[in-house]
Amino acid sequence: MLSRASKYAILSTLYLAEHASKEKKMSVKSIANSINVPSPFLAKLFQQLVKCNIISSTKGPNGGFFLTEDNEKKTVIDIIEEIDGTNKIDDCFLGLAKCDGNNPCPVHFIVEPFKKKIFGKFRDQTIKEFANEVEAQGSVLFLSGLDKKK
Amino acid sequence: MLSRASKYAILSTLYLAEHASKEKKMSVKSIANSINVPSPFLAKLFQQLVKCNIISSTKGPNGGFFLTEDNEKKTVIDIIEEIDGTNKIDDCFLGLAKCDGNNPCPVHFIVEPFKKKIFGKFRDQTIKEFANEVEAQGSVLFLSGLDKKK
DNA sequence: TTAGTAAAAGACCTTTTTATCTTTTATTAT
DNA sequence: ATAATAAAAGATAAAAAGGTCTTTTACTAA
Repeated sequence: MLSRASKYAILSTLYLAEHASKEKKMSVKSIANSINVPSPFLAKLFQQLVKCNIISSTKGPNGGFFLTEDNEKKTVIDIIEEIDGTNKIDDCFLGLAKCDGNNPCPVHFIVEPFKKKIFGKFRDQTIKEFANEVEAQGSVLFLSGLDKKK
Repeated sequence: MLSRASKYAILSTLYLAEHASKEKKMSVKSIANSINVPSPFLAKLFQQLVKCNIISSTKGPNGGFFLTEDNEKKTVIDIIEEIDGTNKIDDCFLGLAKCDGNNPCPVHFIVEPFKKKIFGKFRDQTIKEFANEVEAQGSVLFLSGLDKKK
């Protein structure tokens, strides 16, 4: 549904929103270590996110990544569409090219309400709002020992 | 969430349950054509499904694939676990290695009820029951838009 | 018993995804 | 200025997923 790349991107952008600021920029390495993501891979993802104005960066000493107020207004869907090139959440769960209420796959009516919910959250909530909620709820952003096999 | 391989396997097994029988076995090619799946790839998947007794086959003229009564009692979860090597539906939506009510990822409480529902259906309903429902509801099993339906 | 059929087996190929490494460029503190 | 720092850029590599092809084996009907 989501690529590993977009999962990394979502988690690390939320992490930035929570922990970084214009005054306290963060390096790829420190973020990669914090959420347990391969740092050269994350560096590549961040390059892409900077280019499309989802996150910001400056080079040199005290440089690093952070979010501007503009960045904070982006959404998780923006991240997914940038990294995966499309919104795969919307694809049919069983792979049908054309799956809808009139032409439903065998699980369409189970999957549809879920998609509406998660899609709504990812589209209607800004990164900042999402990050605030994450903090308030004590949600976890660390992959920890993510299964690197499989 | 599901690999393409397991999607193919699920759809074609349901298709077999609906259209094949001990008296009317079906070839890989006819099934592959019907549901729009690459036939050499489906052949490989079917080999695997035969080996683990989810579907059955005989060689030679009038040979092909079909389901025994034993096969009909298998579940979609059996297919997924055989083809994907694990049940990826149960993985955390954002990739956390350990994601549960105490250690929730940012979307855990949205994803969890959906997983319960779809997992329940895939585990508690036999292939035969599922196929009957598919038939009754007129659900679609064809990957492409081309309606090959009756 | 033989010709034709269809699956089994296994080798092989391609593309995509994930991940790493090296060099260059921009920034800043001294 | 210069040395240190950290991201940008780009080349490369490893692994997984998806897909194809050829040969062998089993079965059946004429």
